[in-house]
Amino acid sequence: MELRQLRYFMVVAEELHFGRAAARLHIAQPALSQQIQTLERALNVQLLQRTKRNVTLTDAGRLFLEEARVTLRQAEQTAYVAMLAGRGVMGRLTLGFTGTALYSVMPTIVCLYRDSYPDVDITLQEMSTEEQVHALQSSQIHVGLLYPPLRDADIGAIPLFYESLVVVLPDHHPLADLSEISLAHLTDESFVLFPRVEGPCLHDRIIGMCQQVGFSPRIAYETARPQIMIGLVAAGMGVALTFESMAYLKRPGVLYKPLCEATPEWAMAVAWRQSNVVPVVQTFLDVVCDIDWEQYCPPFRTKPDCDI
Amino acid sequence: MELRQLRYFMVVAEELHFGRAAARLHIAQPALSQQIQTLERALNVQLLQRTKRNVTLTDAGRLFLEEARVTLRQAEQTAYVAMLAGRGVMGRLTLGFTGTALYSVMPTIVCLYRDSYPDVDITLQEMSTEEQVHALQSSQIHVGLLYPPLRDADIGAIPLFYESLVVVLPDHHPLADLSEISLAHLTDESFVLFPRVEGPCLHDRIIGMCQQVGFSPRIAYETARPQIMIGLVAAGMGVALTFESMAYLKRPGVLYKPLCEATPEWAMAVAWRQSNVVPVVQTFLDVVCDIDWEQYCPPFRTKPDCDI
DNA sequence: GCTCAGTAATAAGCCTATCCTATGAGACTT
DNA sequence: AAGTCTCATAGGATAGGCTTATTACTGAGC
Repeated sequence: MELRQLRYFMVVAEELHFGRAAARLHIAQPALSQQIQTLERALNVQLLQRTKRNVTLTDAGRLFLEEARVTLRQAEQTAYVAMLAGRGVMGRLTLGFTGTALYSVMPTIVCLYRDSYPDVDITLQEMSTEEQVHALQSSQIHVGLLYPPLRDADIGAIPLFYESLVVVLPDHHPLADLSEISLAHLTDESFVLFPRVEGPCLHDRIIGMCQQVGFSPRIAYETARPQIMIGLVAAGMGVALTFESMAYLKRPGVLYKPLCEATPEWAMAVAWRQSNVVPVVQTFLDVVCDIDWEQYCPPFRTKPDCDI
Repeated sequence: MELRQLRYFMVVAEELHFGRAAARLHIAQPALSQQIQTLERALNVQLLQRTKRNVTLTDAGRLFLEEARVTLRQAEQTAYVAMLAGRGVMGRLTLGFTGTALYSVMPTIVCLYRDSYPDVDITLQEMSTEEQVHALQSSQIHVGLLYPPLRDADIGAIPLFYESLVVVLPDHHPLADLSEISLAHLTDESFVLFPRVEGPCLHDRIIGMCQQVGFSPRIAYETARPQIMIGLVAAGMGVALTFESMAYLKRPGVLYKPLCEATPEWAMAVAWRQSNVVPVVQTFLDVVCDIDWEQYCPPFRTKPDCDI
């Protein structure tokens, strides 16, 4: 049994006339007769009652017709789903994002994407930049929201906006009253920082800045999870340096202070594996690139800007 | 898109290996590669990601696979339904029956048939014998339960059991106390009888019997519906002659009395159109012929029997 | 580093299934 | 009785599907 035969049968059942049915199918009448006969032989059931004068459905034919209609509709659906998925309009997208992205671009991006492609299921996974790079390489995620630079040439990245570093203090800290803080104030503090492997470049810049003002930071704790960082600060384990996006997480017991010094302007980017641009990735990138960040609070700066 | 391609794709998706899949399908590997390519081209979607070393499903392929499975299952169902219908195990059976059959064999037959073929829907329709003959000829019913003889050679009939005539009296009738009634008692009665056209043969036999005992019955009302007959008797419109099966309808206000005279022994039969023995008809006749009437009360007599 | 095994795609030829045209056969109409 | 309508059959052309042989590339092992 083949779909062609079902399609043919359906038309014959509608027309109850081989000639007209054949015309509708753009084939000759004998070809149609043959196909129906083949179908009947394959099923070992008589579907049509032919007299020399007219054609009627048998009881079996009537039941078969109903089922055949369902089958053909389902087959259409099958093709349709493939088409949608092939165009990235349907399917599943797995998105990695840093803890800071959760407080900046991630919600906006996900909302807009879901608006445009409601039939794509999105799986969200918080991961550090380093973890995202691995997950991209092993196709565990389709796209990531992370902090370049990336050392893998196969991973493409488009910067979304730039942000500065802020100092995170417990609210009973002696410096809590200052509106901005100089690195020099932090000489004797314990630091909570992300591990160097998570971003050697930025890590080295930070250490370098400290040494410029004359001290080597004492790192009491390392974590790639900004939420944990904030928690450790709240618990009095030290002060932290993190991206300003985190300031949107208003946790009682901690304060965010800008630095007096010009700090590194670091970009958050959307990243993907260039050798794996499946349709959902393409549509996702389309949506992300289309976003006009100006219109979204908070002030995402699309260009580096040194006077925070 | 054809079912073959879905079948092939399903196996490839399971094996993720063209060679093994081809072996399972008993075709050569290139043929399989071709079919999958044709499918992908037809859908304009990449379903499989091939490297030179291995094969994986794309996102579109995964979704397509799920839908394809449903489609193939539905196609199987389609073929299965046709098979069942072709064997008379499924479908619809339309059964005509006389008002008297409702009180004799019809319920038994219908119950047993439904037990054997639960997937056949049964449509029941009370009709007189004459109506059933027309309905059989025009294929409005598949089979009928009626009283032969039939004048149409295309209609086959198998007698089921024989029954006598009984007299139906209103309960306040002067003859109500007799245990059996002679036709001679009814000389001056008004009669409720079935119309001659409904069974000329039996009708003539009844009139003949009356004339033998010396009167010509005065027919006050004619109806082919036994229930109406009984109703008219209850209303005092006259006395009726009907088949003894009707005695199972215990209507207040009427009494059934056997006749002293030997009455015609008349058969109830199952009838069908011989040029239209579709599968459900065959299975129905099989069931009816298999019934052992002895074991069912009331005492259906399978042979004529003249001492009522 | 080279060879070999493994795997999918491609090429070329064959064969069957599908389609076509022409024709036949039975039924209803005029 | 001839004509028309309709489905089935016959025979030939064609396309699609299958086969074998081969190619192209990858990864593993020596």
